[in-house]
Amino acid sequence: MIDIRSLREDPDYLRQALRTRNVAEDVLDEILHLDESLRAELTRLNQLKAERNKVSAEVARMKAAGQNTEVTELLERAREISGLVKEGDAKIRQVEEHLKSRLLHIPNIPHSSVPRGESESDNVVRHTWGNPPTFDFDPLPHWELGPRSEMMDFERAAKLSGARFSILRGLLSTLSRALVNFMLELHVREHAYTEVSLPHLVKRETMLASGQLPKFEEELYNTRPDDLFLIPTAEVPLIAQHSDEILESSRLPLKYVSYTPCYRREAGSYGKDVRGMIRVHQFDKVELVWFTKPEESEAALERLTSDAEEVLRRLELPYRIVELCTADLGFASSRTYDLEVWLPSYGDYKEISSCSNTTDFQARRANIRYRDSNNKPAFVHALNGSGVAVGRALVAIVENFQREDGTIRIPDALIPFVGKEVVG
RNA sequence: GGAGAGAUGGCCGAGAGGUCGAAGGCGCACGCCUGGAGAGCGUGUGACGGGCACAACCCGUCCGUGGGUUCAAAUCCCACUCUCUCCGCCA
Repeated sequence: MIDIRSLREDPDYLRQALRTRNVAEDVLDEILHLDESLRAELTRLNQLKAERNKVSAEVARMKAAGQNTEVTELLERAREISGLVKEGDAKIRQVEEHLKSRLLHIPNIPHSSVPRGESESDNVVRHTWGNPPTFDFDPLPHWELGPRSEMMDFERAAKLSGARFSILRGLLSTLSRALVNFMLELHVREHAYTEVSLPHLVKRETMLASGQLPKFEEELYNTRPDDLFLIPTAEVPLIAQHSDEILESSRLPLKYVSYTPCYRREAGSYGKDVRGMIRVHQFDKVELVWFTKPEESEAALERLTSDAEEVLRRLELPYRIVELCTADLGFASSRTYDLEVWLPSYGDYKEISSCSNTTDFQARRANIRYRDSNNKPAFVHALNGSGVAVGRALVAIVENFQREDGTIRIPDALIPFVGKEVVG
């Protein structure tokens, strides 16, 4: 959630900044208008309440003094004011709700350095690592190579659950588990993250905190009859675990890593990545989340991104870093680096991690604070990034390290976790 | 699913219609003491919103959430949510 005060104080800046994210300006105007009328009404009501409180105190004093006849008169006046207050309260509540619901639909403000853009084609490549492999045979896409050995099975997955699900069997399943362990070990032992095991089903308000709701409900799986949602990323519970808390300043930054499955409906992505396990309704991911002091979040984003990069380097996977332009930023993000891994089947780089600084946007929604140098509560900054998507990492290994006989070379860093040098 | 108990400030915990934003303790901040630290002593210390220069100050709101009764609610009534204990079931 954006800060209503920053909008009030510098509406032109916000108008301009949010224009690059395609926020309709009349929504901002409506918010400003609501805010203004709310404050006017609040001032009026506060005066009324002050009077009520005074009269009530007077009643108490008179009663104590035994002036019962005078009290009767006063009570009449008190009753009148009390009625007015009740009306005013109801009105305020209405306007407040209206305002809040508008505010919850406004995305975060882009950092000033974020490149302006109209679409994802305006994203900027910041850095490239490694070289795409060359093959002296025709490499296969994973959706052909995998099913040959039954280690990857889309037909039976469809039988169970429909389109966009996958089954891994045998050594590919082992490979997936090895990837999870490899990533967790790296982040816990070398990057000093705290590992967390989390609920995968969360309440509606939990989704509100990280920004998935109210705007993106059609992207989520919801369960009946309890109205619990399946998490689309571990970011959701990792962020919300600290909602309504004041974090110990001396313990910041908090760095969490968590492995979870992720569930996404992928509504509106018909026709996109229809083959294989690039875009499926359920996939595994290792997620990184930081809580920092505001002044440290920019450096933290660089650090977090390089922690995610380290995964790809150790796996010897060619990748590049892309900075998202204003049009492509996620709802909660002020600045995002995507890591894209080389996929021979696409002949292109494909997103495998997305690292974002959400500044105080999620912290404000979730009410997560710390005590600043004046010992005053202030919102922390929250960052998140994949470290990395397990399914896509598996695909990248299968495709990049495949050999003519259909076997797959396991990168050195992973051998201890897989227990084999070759799979297939 | 059945029975019961509870939800108060950063934390613990009093409080049972009016002067309670709320005793006391812990924690924290500052000061005294000390060669230094600790202990001890003293003082201070809630959040949020509005007015306003995000100062001082003033006003309002907040004791799980939402309603109600009342001139007045942490305190009374109703509903809901969550937590804990016991029983049943169960990986």
